Amino acid sequence: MDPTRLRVAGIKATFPRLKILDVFHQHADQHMSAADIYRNLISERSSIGLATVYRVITQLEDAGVLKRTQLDTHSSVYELNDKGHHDHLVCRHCGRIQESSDATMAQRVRKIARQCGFALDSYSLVLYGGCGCRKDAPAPYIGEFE
Amino acid sequence: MDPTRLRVAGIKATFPRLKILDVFHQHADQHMSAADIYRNLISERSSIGLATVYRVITQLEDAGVLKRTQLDTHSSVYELNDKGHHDHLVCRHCGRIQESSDATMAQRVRKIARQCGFALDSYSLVLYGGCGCRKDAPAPYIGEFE
DNA sequence: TTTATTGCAAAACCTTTGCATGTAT
DNA sequence: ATACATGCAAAGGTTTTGCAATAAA
Repeated sequence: MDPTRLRVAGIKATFPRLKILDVFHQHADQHMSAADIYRNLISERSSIGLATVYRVITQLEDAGVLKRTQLDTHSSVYELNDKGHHDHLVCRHCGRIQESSDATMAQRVRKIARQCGFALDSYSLVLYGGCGCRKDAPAPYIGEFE
Repeated sequence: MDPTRLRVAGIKATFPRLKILDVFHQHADQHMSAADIYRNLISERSSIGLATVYRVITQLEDAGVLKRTQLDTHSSVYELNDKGHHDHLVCRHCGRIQESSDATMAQRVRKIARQCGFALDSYSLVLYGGCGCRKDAPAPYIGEFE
């Protein structure tokens, strides 16, 4: 793994940091919690403490390398911050996470902020529902949203 | 407080439940965490355990009386579920929460769900930034979002 | 009376922190 | 050599749960 990104971030290129970045690149399509990352490291026989995982992902987030999102009430998930803003669709049945980029949406959000006299810094849009994983899926909620 | 809503929800009209509903009606403009509700009860000399607060708000959420939202990483906040869907604008400086209803936004969200083959159940849109509380506020982030 | 509900304390989680040890520069 | 990172264990904060006591129907 390239230590340059870490030097740019102003932090030392240590083994745990390189290994954790590695895990993110190996699972570039996934959203991982601290525990997920920790499990991955364990399964590669890299003995890195959970506390270090937390410290490193926080530093990488501060450095702009990772992006943190809270998709459920339990824990935050992290992903590489190299794709620009995108929204998340979370399946209530299988937990799968889809992503969506929508320029019109982003514009609309900026407009709302403007109308409310709000200096927009960032935003989070999460859709909850069913991704089609279940044949016997209950009919989508018919009401306010469909 | 009217016990009818509780009977409709299929749960007994007990003192803790009525008192907690009362707190929500007394602070209808606020978003409260379990700890906030608990503090309110304490200050009224209602001795209701924190565990009961958690149990009751979960039941009231299941019954559709309350709405749960996660606006920050620390804890969930609850509000009366009597206003239809709305988005939240959270000030990073003072913590104030503004609300916004935007029909176009809601439509756009439905469209995204449709395009992704997703059976939309609900969604959460949270804007983070500055509400104008600070004279010395740092300039809004100039980048992807402004 | 019968069943649901409460309170308390303990546990379960996720996340952060203090401190002695170890490592990158 | 020096400052920064790590590991471990302990603590912090939020939320859930087991169980005996209590209150609603």
